Amino acid sequence: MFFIKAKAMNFIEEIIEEDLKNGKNGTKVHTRFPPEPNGYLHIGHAKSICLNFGLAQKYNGQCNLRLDDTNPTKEDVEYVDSIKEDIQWLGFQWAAEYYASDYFDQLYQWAEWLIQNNLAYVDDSTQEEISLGRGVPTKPGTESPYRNRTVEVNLDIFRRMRAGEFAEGSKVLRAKVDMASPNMHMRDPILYRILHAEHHRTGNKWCIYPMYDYAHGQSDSIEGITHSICTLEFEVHRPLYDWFCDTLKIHHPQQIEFARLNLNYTIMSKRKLMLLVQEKYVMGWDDPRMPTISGLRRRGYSPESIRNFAETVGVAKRENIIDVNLLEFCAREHLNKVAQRRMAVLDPVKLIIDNYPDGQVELMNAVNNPEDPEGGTRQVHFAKELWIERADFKEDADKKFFRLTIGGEVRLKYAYIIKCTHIVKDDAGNILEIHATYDPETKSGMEQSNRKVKATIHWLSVEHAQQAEVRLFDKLFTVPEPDNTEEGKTFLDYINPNSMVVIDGFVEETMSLENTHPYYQFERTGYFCIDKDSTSQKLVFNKTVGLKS
RNA sequence: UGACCAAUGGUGUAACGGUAGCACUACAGUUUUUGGUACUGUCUGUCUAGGUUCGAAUCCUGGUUGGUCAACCA
Repeated sequence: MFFIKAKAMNFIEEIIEEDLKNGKNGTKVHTRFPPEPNGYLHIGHAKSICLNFGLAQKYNGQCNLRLDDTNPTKEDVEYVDSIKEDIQWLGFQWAAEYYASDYFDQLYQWAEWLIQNNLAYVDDSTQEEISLGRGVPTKPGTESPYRNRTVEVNLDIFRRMRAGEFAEGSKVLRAKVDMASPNMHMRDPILYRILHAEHHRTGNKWCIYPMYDYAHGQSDSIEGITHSICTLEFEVHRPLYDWFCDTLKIHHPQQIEFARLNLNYTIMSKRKLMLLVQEKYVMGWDDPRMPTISGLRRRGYSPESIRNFAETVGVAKRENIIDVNLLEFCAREHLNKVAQRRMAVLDPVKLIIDNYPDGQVELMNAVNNPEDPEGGTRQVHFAKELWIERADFKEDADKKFFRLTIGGEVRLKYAYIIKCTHIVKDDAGNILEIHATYDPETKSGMEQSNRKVKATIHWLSVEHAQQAEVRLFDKLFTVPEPDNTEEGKTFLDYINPNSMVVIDGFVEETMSLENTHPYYQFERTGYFCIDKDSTSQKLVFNKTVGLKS
């Protein structure tokens, strides 16, 4: 008999369990993930996705995907497609796929109802006048001169707005709430604005489009959402969310706010990420340096590791900046279990085993994954001339260095124990060749091979190794908080010029486009994956994350 | 000079009036044919001042600090 300590609940789970206990929504838990299709999803969205879909799973409920497409000037189907792909890649499936635009008719009916009940009016004020009239947070606003138009006039003008009689920006529909409210969002919020823009789903049916506050809560309501989870900045919108549900007397989901994810050494603003793409600071939304889900995917992160990350960071209401180390830890933790081991030499120097017979070639057995007993083995060619990492040899080694040095021994993994005899340099002092002798009795598997050797290094046969492009990534920004800029600078001033280093290295010859695995570990180096830029002529690898050192 | 929200090691997150725990980071050590993994250990924390209470990270009040709000964005 043993006890498992229950994992602590986050505050949203506590709310849900309390609601379940009180039968607030029966036994139902229904969430939604409501992105605006105006950019690609990032790791912050991943947290929200895991939260919303995870909650639905945990409580046997459902989670909808709802694309919040109320602003046709910013939204595009490209983004819709990428959002759906990213969510599914993360491992989640929505119960239903909806669009805020599905509700435009219903929203319009409610708007007319509000007008008829003297709770909404058409305002002809200019944008500036409206802004001025709203006042400032510390001072109440003033009522619009158009606030007391009759129901009949309002209805007539609103219908003509819909019919397309008026120019963009000339009129808006506002709710009649409270111009003196300490909450700016309650000072007669705008419900509809005129936008003569084609919508990616409704085409030219509409020229008036609802604002977020008017559309979001009602969309939740229509879908029967029980818990509407959003980020902290919407906290001040909640009274308005509640006002619409109460005023319209419709199902009233509970809005709950949590702190969005922030990661150090990167940015999370969609607008800024878009800028990086448009100004070509990166190769695209899916550049492996981007914090986007597609970027992380291309970088070689597994969905498991991202889900685990989202679970590990927790859910709370306090502002936070997560150390990117935690993300990398989650990547290693999962990749260690699943990645196929391969030998790759990224900074090669030639090792010649002088007493190894010319022309002899042996096939050495190498295990594919020591963490996976079922992982099997493969064979790697061994010969007299090998590539090893330049960093694995040191001419004047201190006590801390226990790899190859003149007169020293080292094990070639899966092969022999060798002893370095001498090196050959060019005139500039660069090492050209490292010479060694091997002990034939120490081949892996032989009794002598069990001898204690200080270090084991990886290698590749010069004759058999295949050249490959390897892209080494580092942080995109040089400072922990690129958004927290000093006077006169922008986040662009902190871009790391060395965030991508492209090198040519050698990998095992059996690796090919036809024979791939999603995750590799280059022994002793790090985790890598094959990039989409690979051709049958040349493989391209992305470094996901290095091994801990 | 408003309203709302928050405050626990370096970073996150628990403790629901009764032993401040967990993860990451950092640093040590054991094991190891990856300087990986695994395992063990160490360092470091309740913003502040009062109050309530036998007892406060937790409840109350003031302060401080941080965040959000003044798009016809979401």
